[in-house]
Amino acid sequence: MDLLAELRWRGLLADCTDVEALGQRLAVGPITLYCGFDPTADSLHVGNLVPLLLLRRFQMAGHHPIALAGGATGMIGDPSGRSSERNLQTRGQVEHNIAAIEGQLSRFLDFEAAGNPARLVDNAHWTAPISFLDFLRDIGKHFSVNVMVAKESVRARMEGDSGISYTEFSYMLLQAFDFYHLRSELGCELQTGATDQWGNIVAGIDLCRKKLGATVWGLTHPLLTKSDGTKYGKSASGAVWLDPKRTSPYRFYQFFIQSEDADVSRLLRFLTFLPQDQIEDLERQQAANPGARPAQLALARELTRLVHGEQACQDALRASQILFGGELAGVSESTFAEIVGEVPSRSLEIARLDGPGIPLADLLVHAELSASKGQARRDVEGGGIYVNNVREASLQRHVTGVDLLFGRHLLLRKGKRTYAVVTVA
RNA sequence: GGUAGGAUGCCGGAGUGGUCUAUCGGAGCAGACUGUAAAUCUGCCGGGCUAACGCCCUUCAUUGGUUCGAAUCCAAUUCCUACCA
Repeated sequence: MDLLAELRWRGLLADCTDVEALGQRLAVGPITLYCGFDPTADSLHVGNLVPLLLLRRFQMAGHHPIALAGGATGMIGDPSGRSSERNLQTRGQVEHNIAAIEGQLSRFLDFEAAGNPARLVDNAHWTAPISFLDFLRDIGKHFSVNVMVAKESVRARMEGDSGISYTEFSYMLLQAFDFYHLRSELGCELQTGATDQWGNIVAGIDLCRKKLGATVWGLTHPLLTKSDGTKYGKSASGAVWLDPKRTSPYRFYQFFIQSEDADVSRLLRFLTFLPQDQIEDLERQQAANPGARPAQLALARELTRLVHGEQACQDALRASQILFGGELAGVSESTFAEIVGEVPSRSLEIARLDGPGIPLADLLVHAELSASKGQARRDVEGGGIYVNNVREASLQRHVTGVDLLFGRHLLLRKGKRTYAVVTVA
């Protein structure tokens, strides 16, 4: 199966400027392609994984991937898919974010590959030095405002209430300039991105044709959404980040374990490198025995390993087995210690357990499992609170030194799956 | 600039002098059923105190006023929407 056929099977092929011609070009030999990543935060999140892994898929098929960090475009803000104007980030923010994101990008591509090492570029390097006058004369002259205004990203904003600033209106010129630059300097012939990037990609293709007479291609993949159409990658506590400091490997693993049946097949195809026969086999197992969740387990394991490495994946897996295995009795201290690093932890002065101890509601607030004391009371009365995996439905319950596991830990749980550890100090 | 209408809890959206922390829907949290899923049903859903009945505080854009009493009436201010210039 060739690469485009595989992408089609995975559902990753949303649109292409000319699939047939691109297919023929790919058959001739390796191609250089690029995809850009905006520095909107100092970490990528699971949504960024689809375009990033797409670059990797091309690399594995022998092509030359370029990951572009948007140091210049990040200063402006992409209006695509947004209903209102962005707040400009400060120069310092962008630089901080770029540095962080470059580090993450470099982990998913192979920069040592013998024939086709990946490259990492920052468009600030070629955009920043150009003067405004030169840019308008050399690049702006090739753009028709009539055409720009007709683009979905611009039109939506012009028809909406909030309008669009000249700054954001210009965004597509910068991205088009990137494609032109990469085509002329590095021979890049293909740009990939999510469907919302279509307008920006086409703008770059047009510029390459007008200035270089070159034929280049654009390829988009669908946005990752859930079966109910909502955006994917948001958990209750916000986005699921790739940075372990923002989203711990345990939480990352848990996020995927909790995938709905209706989504899991698509997620396996979009986010893993598992081959077709393996994925189809998992789908059969899932259909035959959904309760065992073979697909969710495989998905969570693959992704946690990919993003956080084998060791962190094993730790998250083991912690999950302990926490969701039921019995806490018989767990050794060293095994329990592994949970402590994975689950949100708080420390507590040991003196607070003296005498009558600390009221359960206070402890829940301290552990940040409940938002307020009133909420903590309701949580307890609702029967959703467990201390060391034993349900506690009484507000009179006070926690004392007797409750400590191994003399120093308390395992608190709200509902089926929200855990916190409190360690005395 | 003129005229008219509007601003309510996380979101949407009722409420036009007391019975309003404020109907209802959504989101969220918890319980039941399950499979750490979905769907469904149930409870909670501003904060604090209490074992509990209950009590106190803070909210209906902002500020001031009328009134025994205001989300509801009046005035000013800010912002939004529509129509007219």
